[in-house]
Amino acid sequence: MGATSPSGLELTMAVPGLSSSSGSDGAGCNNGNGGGCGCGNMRDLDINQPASGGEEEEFPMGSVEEDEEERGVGGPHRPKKLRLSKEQSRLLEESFRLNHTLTPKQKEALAIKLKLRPRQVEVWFQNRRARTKLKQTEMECEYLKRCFGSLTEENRRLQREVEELRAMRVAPPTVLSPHTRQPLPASALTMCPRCERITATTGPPSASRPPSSAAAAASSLFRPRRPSAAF
DNA sequence: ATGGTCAAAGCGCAAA
DNA sequence: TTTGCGCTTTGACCAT
Repeated sequence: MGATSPSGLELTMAVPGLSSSSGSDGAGCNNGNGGGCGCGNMRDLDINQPASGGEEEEFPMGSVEEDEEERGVGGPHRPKKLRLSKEQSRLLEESFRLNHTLTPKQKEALAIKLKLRPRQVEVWFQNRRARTKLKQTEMECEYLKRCFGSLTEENRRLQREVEELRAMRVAPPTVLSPHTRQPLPASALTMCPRCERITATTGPPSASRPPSSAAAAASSLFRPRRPSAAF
């Protein structure tokens, strides 16, 4: 869908994951007037010609209908749709890459350079910022969705682990000493980090290997309880 | 016919 | 009050 974007404006966004391939966009050159793409002879170039170099105040969208019949049809209610030429788009993009906002001076200069009204340049930048923001928001949304997915999965896994550990706590294992054949106190029990089973320890617990998450959870679960206080 | 894109306008808000 | 901006809507244009 978005791949068919005729202008390719969004392609230069500084958003990770977005590549810019404005080469094939054909921005502004799709003059659908049956006359084929003239890129250069776009009507918008005519539309936006400053009124004879004088005050570029009024060349506008109002003078569109008289400027070229275009369709012959006199739908004078709304001015013809402006389509920026390839070159105009390119220059605007270039400016945008340098600065996402324009000073009045820059705006004026750019407008002159592009033969557009300052207002048009301003609107273009506004729209461009909006598109950038939208794109970023979409990407953030995707990222957060992925985060949500993985966190949900992690949460499920931890819940299962908690359930298992709770089951252990409810029915504490009785481990008989291999020597005395008597039940060992809980303090003498430890969690095997590999198989995650309760085993009897003969010496101090080895600190060489980091405990598994289950073991860590177990230790934190059991920590508040005194070994002798086991019921 | 329909949906997407985009330039433009309208409106409200905030800062100067 | 002015100016600039964001947000939303409008309408033309285009591709399918």
